[in-house]
Amino acid sequence: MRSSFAKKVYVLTRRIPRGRVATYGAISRALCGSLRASRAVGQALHRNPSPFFGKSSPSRDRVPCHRVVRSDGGLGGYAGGFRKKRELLREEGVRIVSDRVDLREFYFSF
DNA sequence: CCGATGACGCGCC
DNA sequence: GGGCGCGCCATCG
Repeated sequence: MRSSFAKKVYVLTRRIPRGRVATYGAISRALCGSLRASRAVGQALHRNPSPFFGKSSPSRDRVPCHRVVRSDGGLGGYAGGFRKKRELLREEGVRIVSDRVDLREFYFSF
C-alpha cells in the first residue's frame, strides 16, 4: 500500500505542465519545507505505480515523472531508462544540451 | 527494530 | 566543469 508521502509526491508531480520540469528538491521543499527529503522523493517516483510511458494506465492517472529532474539540470533517473526520459522530454519541447536541461528556461515552480 | 537502499543535493577539491 | 564524499529520509527486507 502506498504511503501518504508517496501519494503527495504524485499529486505534485502531476501539476507539472507538459514541456516544463521541476526538481526532486522542489517537491521535497513543497512537502516538508526543505531539501532533506529529495532522495525519498526520488524513491517514491521510482516506485511510481502509473508510469507515463506505456498505456497500462488511463492517461488521467499517469504520473509524468519524466518531468522531474535534478537541481543541476541533469535528467536524473528513470524506471523506463535514461534514453526514454530524454526522448519524452524532447517530444514535449524541452531542449536538452549535453544531457542537461536549462532550468532557467523550463523550470516550473510550484 | 534495524541495517540497507537509492530516480538527491551540496560542499569541496 | 567533473568527480567524490557525506548527510538526509521514507521505505524495504
